[in-house]
Amino acid sequence: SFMWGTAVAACARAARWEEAVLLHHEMKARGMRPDKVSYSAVITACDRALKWQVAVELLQEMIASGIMPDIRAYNSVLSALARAGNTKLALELFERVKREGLNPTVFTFASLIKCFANNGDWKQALLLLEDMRISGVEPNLVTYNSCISACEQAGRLDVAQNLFNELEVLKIRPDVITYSALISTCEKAGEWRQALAYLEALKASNLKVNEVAYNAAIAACGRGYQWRKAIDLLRELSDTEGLKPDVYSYSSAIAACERSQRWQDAVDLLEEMIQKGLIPNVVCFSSAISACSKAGQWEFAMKLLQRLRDGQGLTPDLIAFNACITGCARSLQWEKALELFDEMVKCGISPDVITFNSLINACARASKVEQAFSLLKKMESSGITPN
RNA sequence: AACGGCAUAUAGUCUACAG
Repeated sequence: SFMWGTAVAACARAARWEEAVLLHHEMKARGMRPDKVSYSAVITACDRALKWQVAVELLQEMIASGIMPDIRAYNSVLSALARAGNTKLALELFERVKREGLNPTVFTFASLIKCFANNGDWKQALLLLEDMRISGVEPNLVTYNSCISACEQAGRLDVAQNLFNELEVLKIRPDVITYSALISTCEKAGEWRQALAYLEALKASNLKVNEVAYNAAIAACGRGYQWRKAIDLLRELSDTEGLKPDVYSYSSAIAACERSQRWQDAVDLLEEMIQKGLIPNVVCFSSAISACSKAGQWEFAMKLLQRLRDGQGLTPDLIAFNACITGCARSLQWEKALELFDEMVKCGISPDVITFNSLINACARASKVEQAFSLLKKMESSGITPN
């Protein structure tokens, strides 16, 4: 049983959740009783694969088979819920942990903080930081990194910087994750200069810079309309020993060009990444589509959409369609926009409020008042509330 | 007391109005 549990853990580590679950079931079929460690391991495998429902089921199964989950088993489930964005259930489970008289650990709090971070709720994250001190759990670097990350969505760089300063007071050394989280917070705050300053500080430290930090900085430049700096960083990343640009680097750089109305540069970067042997994903394509759309290059946008349809393992998603519809709208191609709408529905993609806004805009720009109103009706009958 | 299980960072889409 111990051996099987170890095998389950190995599957979890290798990100093979199906095999972990299979092993778990075979174990039971052979009359073995997975212990709490084995259960935690298989739950962790589900966590990595975003299978929170399975994780919750396994916890229930564990209880049903007479094994009392320990705090680490709960932590595994909480992590799965946090990763999947199920804050409500996570909080319920946290209440249960306390009712059971189990002591939450620093791991427990990290998952809960991540839940609030997902929702951009930095205030709740900071309250948890306070709660953990009160309950005698010492915050660590992961706790602080999670809290800094919770400041990102709201762009509360001030709060993030206070947390960073607290680390120094506590004599906790920041790591590359701390810096990346700060850089991303700068991005959302529109502070690209500060983002670059943090990247420089990271490079000057004895920490190892990685792609994530660079990518976050590229995105920060992009949001600040610094497309040239974004591309410079991409080049610098290429030239850095041991690092190489990945799909995130390129998608961020393409998006930077898009924001700065540099559609040709965006498309060039898309081609460049292919030449370098990277496989652009739907995000790279839709960023490039959006770049063309904004520049009135609707035909080019349509061509890129076509490549997305033809590409190996690629299919246009909601955002790709929306971006292309917007391009048609701007170029007064309202009929093409409506065709794209029909196509996406046929593909089983549910249009959202942005889809309808773009379509209505397409009709509006082309003075197709009737069609615009009929879309508004269609929107409401599809259960989408006009904003 | 030890052993197999737990947490943190990066990218894409719309409109009007105001500035």
